[in-house]
Amino acid sequence: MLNQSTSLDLAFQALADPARRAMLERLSQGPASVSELAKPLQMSMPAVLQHLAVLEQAGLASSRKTGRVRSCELNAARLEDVQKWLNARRAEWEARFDRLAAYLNTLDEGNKNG
Amino acid sequence: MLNQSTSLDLAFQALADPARRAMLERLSQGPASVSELAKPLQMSMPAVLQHLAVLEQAGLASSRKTGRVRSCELNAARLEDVQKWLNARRAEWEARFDRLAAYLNTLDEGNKNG
DNA sequence: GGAATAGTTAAGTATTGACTTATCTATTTG
DNA sequence: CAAATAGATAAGTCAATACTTAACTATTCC
Repeated sequence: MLNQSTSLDLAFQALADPARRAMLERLSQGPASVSELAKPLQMSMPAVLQHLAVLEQAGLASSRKTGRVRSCELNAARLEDVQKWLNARRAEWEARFDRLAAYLNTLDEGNKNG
Repeated sequence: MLNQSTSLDLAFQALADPARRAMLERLSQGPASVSELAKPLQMSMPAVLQHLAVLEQAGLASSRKTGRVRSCELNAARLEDVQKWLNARRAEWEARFDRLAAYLNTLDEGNKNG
């Protein structure tokens, strides 16, 4: 599947990096400048800007420049998209468990009544 | 953060590939052999095995071989770990919104009573 | 036992990813 | 206006990904 990126691909890919997750953790508490995002990270500014670009392309963050400062913020909607996929998997998984339990129950009932 | 992989890194990284997500979608409905996982994917068996290895290393799936067939299954616990991180971000995000709303409310109250 | 089945290993390639340093451009601020 | 601040762009490096083909190993079935 090389080179065909859906929106979920980009989101999960963006979330896979600890530096980017740290940036999102900061942003989930409110807007921040690029420098603020960079401060706790041990890497150069260009690296941080590249991570920010990845987050923006994934739709997980957005930013706009005012004067010389770029203010960044979290895009919670995309976070929700990711959660939806995970929830769907969990739901299927649990549905199967429920069916299994129900089946085992009929076996037990049959045992009682046979 | 090159070369220091936490468990979340591996999980998100594994989830970033559409072929691997397809495998997990299949596995969320119950166990499957490697061939079954491979069938809907347009790639060679070695490629599928490599994807499976990524899922296992990320803790998202496990497998064991019986005879000549390897049976794979979903590991829902690791899926939950991922959900927890996302839930935490959403919670922080919403808490900030609530605080903001409460603050705006005090402004409004002050306006009425002043 | 021999052919088909199911998976495995090895090794190679092309593309992405995650940085770096160096340089450059706007905006404040003293 | 000069210096500090905040960010941006370019270009290069090195490692990791996502495949591929070819060859090989166990099972199972006839």
